[in-house]
Amino acid sequence: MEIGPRRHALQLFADRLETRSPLSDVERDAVLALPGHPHRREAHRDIIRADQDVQHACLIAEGLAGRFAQLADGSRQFTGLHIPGDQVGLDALMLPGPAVPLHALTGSTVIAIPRAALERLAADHAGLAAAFWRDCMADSAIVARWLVNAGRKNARSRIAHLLCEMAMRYDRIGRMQYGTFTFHATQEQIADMVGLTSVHVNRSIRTLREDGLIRWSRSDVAILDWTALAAIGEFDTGYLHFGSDRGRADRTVRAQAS
Amino acid sequence: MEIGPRRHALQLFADRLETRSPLSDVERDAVLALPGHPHRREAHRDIIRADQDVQHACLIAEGLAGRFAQLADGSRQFTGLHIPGDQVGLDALMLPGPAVPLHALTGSTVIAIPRAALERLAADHAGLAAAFWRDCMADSAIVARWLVNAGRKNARSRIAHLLCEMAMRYDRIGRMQYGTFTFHATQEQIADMVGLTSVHVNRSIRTLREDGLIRWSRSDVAILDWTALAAIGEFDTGYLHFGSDRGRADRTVRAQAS
DNA sequence: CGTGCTATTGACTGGACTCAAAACCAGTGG
DNA sequence: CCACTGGTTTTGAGTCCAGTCAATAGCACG
Repeated sequence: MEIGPRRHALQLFADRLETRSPLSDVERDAVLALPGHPHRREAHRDIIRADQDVQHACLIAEGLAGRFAQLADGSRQFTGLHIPGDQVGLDALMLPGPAVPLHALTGSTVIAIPRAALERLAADHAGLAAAFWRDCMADSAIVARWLVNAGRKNARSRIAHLLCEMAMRYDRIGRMQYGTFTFHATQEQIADMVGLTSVHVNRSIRTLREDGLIRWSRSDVAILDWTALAAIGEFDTGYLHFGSDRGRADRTVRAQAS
Repeated sequence: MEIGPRRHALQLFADRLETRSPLSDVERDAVLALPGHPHRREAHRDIIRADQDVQHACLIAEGLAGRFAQLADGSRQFTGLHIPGDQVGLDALMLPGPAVPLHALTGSTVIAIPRAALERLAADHAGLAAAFWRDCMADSAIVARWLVNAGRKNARSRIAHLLCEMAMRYDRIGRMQYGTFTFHATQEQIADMVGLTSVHVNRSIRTLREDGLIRWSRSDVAILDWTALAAIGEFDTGYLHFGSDRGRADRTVRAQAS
């Protein structure tokens, strides 16, 4: 049976919450009943601009979006990536203020969910308030890790870490198969994630490829040697706060090895 | 009348919460009644180690502490600084797991507050749950800004931004006078905040001093030209989510100018 | 007046950036 | 079917900001 993008995205969101916060049936149903209209954004378009006054969160239904900051010289730094099931803007429930701009790295569908509806959910269900809070903290833990990468690691390591992280996150939503996941990001965009230039990103990826750690054709990233890649990136799954990450990672590795 | 360090720190914490979240009298009293024992840590000692199993948050009563990550090669990156009144570890209420290590940059007094007591407060008072959540998000906004700094700014700009941020934060707790605040951090530690080496931090600070933007003797930092320093650091107070930052910043500038 | 830490400075190196050209690739339309 | 187009990737050559190594100076403390 066909279900709409809103329903589908809300299920992904509920799943995401439940990986870290157990929800009662009532709470889960309340999440699934959230209102919201789907919007389509083409690649390389902003979903939320800095000057905008947004009164809604953006639930990613499809595609890849990134929060970012823009500097005076035009350079850009992504401060977070969001894949299907991610709710962007829960933080604004607690910190209304200037919106954090959001960019569609590839063609994306987002569901605009009124902030008021989320606030009501948090007010009515203590379990959901906790789940939202926890979700925010999980995102926050990722930002902290990105800071460590940008501040103290070299190019190869930063990219290795990014790939490990995204592999785990795509795996969690069932989008990793046989050690491969689809990552629709240009090298220019990747540069803005890890704090490098696209040229240097290109060279660094090449070395990873030449060392037999990854394969990367078109938008498909295959992780050929998870252990080595994780070692180079000093990737430790703990900060993602998935349940039994180790199990998943192992499965991933075995899948591609077989 | 003399009051203990616990009481004093709890008042600072309550003040901090109230700058962003209005609290009822009951809620404020509940915060002030939190249990906890003071601990003293000398400079350059870890308050929380990575392998440690902590069941408490650390309320900074006095001094300067920093959360950090350590890499395989021994290099370190601070992911947050904490000054008196900051409650370190509220995030762990929602994300129990491996502790984030905490370092005493200078001699510090922290109050160890049992996590269970904080959990009870959040469970019993929806207003406090929101205040804690909001407090977490405020910290998180700072981390995101640090990421932008480390990822996309040059040395001078990173340091200028850090100084602006800390000036605002010290001002909020009443520790900025006549454009001067005390910042007990070595250049080595500053390097680990902004993702540089201590040598380069030294050189960059020198240029700021030579340009007449700051004075820095011992641990006392004087901001001589706030506008210029903020411009170099591309510092925009919004992310700190203080009430009327602009007013404070202006006061600061006027104070030092007179 | 040592001792140890921190700040400062110099000389040199190197990883990442810049500029620029070429190759690749997916559409698109003639 | 193929030339054309615009975006992206790849590669090369040269530069520069920040890192490294190392020595000196300054300062607090005993």
